[in-house]
Amino acid sequence: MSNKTRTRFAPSPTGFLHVGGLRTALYNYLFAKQNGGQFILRIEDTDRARLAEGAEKNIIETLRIFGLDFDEGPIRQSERLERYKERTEELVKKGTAYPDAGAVRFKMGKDGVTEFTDIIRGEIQIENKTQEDFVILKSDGYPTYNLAHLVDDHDTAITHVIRGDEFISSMPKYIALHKAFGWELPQYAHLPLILDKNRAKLSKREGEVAVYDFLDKGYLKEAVLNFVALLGWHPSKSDKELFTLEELIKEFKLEDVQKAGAIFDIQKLDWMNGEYIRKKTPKELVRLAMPFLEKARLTLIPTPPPYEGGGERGGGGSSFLEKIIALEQPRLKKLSELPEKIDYFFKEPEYDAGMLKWKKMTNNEIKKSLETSKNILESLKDKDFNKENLEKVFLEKAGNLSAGKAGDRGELLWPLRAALTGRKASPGPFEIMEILGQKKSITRVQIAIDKII
RNA sequence: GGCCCUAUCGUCUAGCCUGGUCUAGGACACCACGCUUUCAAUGUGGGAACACGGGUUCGAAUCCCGUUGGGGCCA
Repeated sequence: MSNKTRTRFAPSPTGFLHVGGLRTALYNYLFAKQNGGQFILRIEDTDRARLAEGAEKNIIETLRIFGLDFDEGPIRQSERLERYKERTEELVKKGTAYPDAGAVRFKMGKDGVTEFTDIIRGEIQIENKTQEDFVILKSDGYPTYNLAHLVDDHDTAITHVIRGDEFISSMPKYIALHKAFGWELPQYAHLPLILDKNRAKLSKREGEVAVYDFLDKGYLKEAVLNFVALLGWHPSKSDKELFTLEELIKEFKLEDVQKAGAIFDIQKLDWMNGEYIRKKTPKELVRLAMPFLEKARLTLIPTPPPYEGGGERGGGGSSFLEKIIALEQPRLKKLSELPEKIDYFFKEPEYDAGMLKWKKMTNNEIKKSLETSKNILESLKDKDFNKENLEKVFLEKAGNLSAGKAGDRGELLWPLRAALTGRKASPGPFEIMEILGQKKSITRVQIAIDKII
């Protein structure tokens, strides 16, 4: 096959890569890969006033994180100025461009209609009288987007131009330019924009749009990529929503891309992130969560694993963390939420005595409940201190207390759980106690008892 | 203002090309119930949309025209 598919992602290095850019890159990547072609990165750095330091590095790093590996590039336009100059001279010689106040303009024919086919939108017609002669080479010697992107696409043999739909109205310019050079037109696919909650173009002002920020806030890269893929695309023959990159390569269809703009709905990303968090093993999660725990300084607190005293499993600091994280795994939407959810494992909880109250219990009843718990805990042998056994013993006791009325287990379990965690919501007391260990569990129950006047 | 793109639940969307199977399907979110000491996870159920007006047709979410709304580009 001589006509290999070649696509490109061509951002301007004016800031961090944002979600719209990530999606454009992703679609280009998917289309190239599913056709056995190449994906090329080009840096459009001809607008020197808007260049941002570190932007190119961030773009490349972000693509790498998401696994969107490019086969060629980065090709920098700033390193190809000679080439644009040559092409401009060619047009001047041919008489389709002319100098104008230090710049060079392309002569737009004003008659007739430009027609082209867009892979996503079908036939589009634009009257040529809507166009004006336009600058292709600026007085500073740099080309405009109009010229540069097209020369590059030609030179790198791009077969499919997949980009945002803000370029549709300029298509007559690009087509006229191709004709002037005598070049063949690539295929075009114009993507709908991603909009914010107010239906406006997603802007950096709104915050939360730099891909980097999402990672920073505890979203998993798989979730972000999956979510972004679904903004404007959906498999036509199934309701599947969770995709790996490999699956996307197989199932993505450029023709199925939506024509209307999509609003970025963070609630769905939150859900999807939870789905991906639940797919991880506790070990992987510990690794992923470590930066967030370190930021909260939770790992620095020297809390020994409770089973360390037991001997052979001592020093299992990471498995201590794994156990804790496994508890929160089904409850977690973002990794950044983790530290505040598990801090009671690392320091004594702070709470008011009122927290210990289940429904309409009196202080006396709470105290009795906690003393019952404490007695049970003290009576247990070290080897029996695991969640299965704890659950068995406590539920038996609860059954006796409430004369068989299972619904009132709360009288025993709520004060216990509150004493252990100091909070309204948490995992169950048995799992927590297993991790905390017998000694610490008893201490916390005692502290709770002392809080009651 | 001119031109271009676009229009199905609050949001992402299936269906539209090849009109009837659509009393419009799924997902997120929301609500209720089940499980449950709490919060989650999970299961079941519920409310929720074809922008509007004209055509064409026996029949339109689906085709055509217009209006309106939204967005983009240029000025």
